[in-house]
Amino acid sequence: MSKINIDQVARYAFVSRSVVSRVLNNHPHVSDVARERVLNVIKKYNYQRNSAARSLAAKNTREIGILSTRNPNDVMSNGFSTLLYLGVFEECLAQRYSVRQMFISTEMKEEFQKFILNEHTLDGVILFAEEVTDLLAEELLFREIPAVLIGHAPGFSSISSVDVDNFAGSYSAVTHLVRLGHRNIGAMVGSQLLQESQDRLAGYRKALVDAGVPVNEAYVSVGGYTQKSGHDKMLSRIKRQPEVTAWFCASDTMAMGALSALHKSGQRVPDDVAVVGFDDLSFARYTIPPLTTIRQPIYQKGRYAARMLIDLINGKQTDIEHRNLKPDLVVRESCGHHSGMRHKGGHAP
Amino acid sequence: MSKINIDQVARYAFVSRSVVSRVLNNHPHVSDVARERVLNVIKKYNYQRNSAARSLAAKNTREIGILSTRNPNDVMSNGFSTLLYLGVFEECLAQRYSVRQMFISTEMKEEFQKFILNEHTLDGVILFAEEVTDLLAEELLFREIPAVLIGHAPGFSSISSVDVDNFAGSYSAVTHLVRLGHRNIGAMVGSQLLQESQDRLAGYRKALVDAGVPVNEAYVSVGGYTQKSGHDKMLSRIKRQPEVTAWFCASDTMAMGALSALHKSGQRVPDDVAVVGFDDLSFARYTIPPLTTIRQPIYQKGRYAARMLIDLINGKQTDIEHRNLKPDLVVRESCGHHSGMRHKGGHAP
DNA sequence: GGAGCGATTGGAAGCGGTTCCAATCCATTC
DNA sequence: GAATGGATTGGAACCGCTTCCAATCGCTCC
Repeated sequence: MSKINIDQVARYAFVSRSVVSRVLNNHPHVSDVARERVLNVIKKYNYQRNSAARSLAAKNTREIGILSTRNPNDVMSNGFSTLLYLGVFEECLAQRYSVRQMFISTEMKEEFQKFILNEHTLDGVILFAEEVTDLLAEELLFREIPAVLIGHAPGFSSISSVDVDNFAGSYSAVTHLVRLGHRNIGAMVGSQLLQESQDRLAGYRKALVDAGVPVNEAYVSVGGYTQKSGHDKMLSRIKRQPEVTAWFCASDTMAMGALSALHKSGQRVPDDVAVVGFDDLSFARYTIPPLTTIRQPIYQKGRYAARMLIDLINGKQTDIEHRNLKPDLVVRESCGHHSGMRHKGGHAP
Repeated sequence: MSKINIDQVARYAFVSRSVVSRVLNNHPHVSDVARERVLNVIKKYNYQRNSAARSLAAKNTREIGILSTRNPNDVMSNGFSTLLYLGVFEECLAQRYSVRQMFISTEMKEEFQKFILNEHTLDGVILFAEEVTDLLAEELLFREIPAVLIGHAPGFSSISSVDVDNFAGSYSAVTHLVRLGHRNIGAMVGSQLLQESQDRLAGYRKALVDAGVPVNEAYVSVGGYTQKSGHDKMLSRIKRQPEVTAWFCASDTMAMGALSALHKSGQRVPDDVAVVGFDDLSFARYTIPPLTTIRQPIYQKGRYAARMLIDLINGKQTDIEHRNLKPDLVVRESCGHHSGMRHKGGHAP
């Protein structure tokens, strides 16, 4: 049961190597009888074609890369990326592509480029996390390697992307808080270098404006998408801005950290302070109290990104697309259900 | 700046293709002057060798696969796997290997095997999650594809593995509880089909026995490593076994779910009930209260697994090894600090 | 029955490397 | 000065598959 190659298959099936190749690739011009003979031999001997040879001759690898940041504190510290990978993987599996996984960081640019992009050829690449985009989009464009971004990147509108509608998400989160009667609403967002964070902040502002609530820039806190950041920021805000009765956190991880800090400070959620998150990660149901949040279709994001990329590779899609997936508000308990006006004090000085 | 191949390099450097290949692969028998000329041409034209051709001729791909379960509720729902992948990736990067990522599940075995193992050739595979091992170890053994397991698998002691010392971890967790004065200590563990879960349970039992505390099998609850499982199990236990004053949870995710259930039921942690987790995932600092847990070196696990695999591939290591990494007890607040005997009642009936 | 034609088939030339082997160098050694 | 032998070099086969092209086959149609 040792390995057998295309020539052997051809011989056993009494046809030429060309015919075997044609049935392997579903090409036309193969008679039914020949096809059947070949298929039988393939099954009988468990023939598996050598992918290196295939790639070499066909000049493509049927393999895409997914690149994310190696910063363990950021995207990685929660279940987000794995679910995204799963989406990418399953779309690729369906289309018979495979996925190479890579992490990069600012420090290793040189090493990375050399190895990842040079040595190994990929048919296309999915860029996950904006810092990754900034690092590599240019290079990919230059080498004409098809790419798709997860999340929109301001500087690279010429590359197709998939994202959740961040603006709409935060808009509805904040609107929810306003409807609950909150007026002094804080925002805890990610780095404003990221388009995503800008959009989430913009949604927050717009929701307030539309509701006739004045926007107080002092209520906006910028940090990272981590529990630690959410925790630390909240701790410092509680004392300085006790009049804030609700916080919009731009990620569930931040929200979780915030919850922890609030608890330490003796603030009850949602009675004293309401908290809303973003993402609906799997733990959001089990925070104390369960987190009201914005659900984004993470798996779908991955799946769709892979589909776009493969279409790009095959020339099925040529024009660039910036797809926005719809987020949903998931109401649990961290914002409570009370309504009517609610003031613990005026705006911050 | 278009792509250039080995022949062109040879021509521009006034040497033969063989010489170029030798410098590329650091083979001996190349004069310094020839080497330098080749290196210069390579740099000047930014030559990058075609990996498909290399693989075809050299009969290896310098690519390994990492296989995990596609069950989104299990291993995936936390940051565990991403950190593990990072470890694998970075070791591979250092050794100039690349990593293909795959998910499988029981349902897709057929499809999977066909595509993953047949079409694409991998130099080796890392199996992550025991259900994956059960599904594929046999096949990999049969095909003589080098493999390394993350976690020990009872049925496959002939395959090298890396794991944390689960027994020692839970032993120290439970010992910690005992020292704190607890006598009625419950355990919430994963499926006993998994060696890992068996070991964690065994550590729990041994710690009790060694401390002279009778083991009550009624206090052992078996579930999955998820927040949901921890939550649901705890909810049902609280009423039935109110005399239990401390719970050993075999994962932080379970512990988080348990915390949530305890809170809902009005139990205070650690005052009424102590909880200890396992893993020390990044969120463990931010649960309410912060979780006392067993830290395991996840990144190192990945890193070490990759190293073992590559050594196996290159024949540097031939004998199988079952490596146990050391876990550490991380004391935070979920177990409190009280001491002395503590009984809220006798053992369960 | 033979010309004409589309469907099938087989042959052969790559794809871009690795590696074995024979040939060539060049410095020693006798 | 020629023989010796190790270091270097180039030639060529080969890895297994795709694909172009020419040859063949089997019909239909006049």
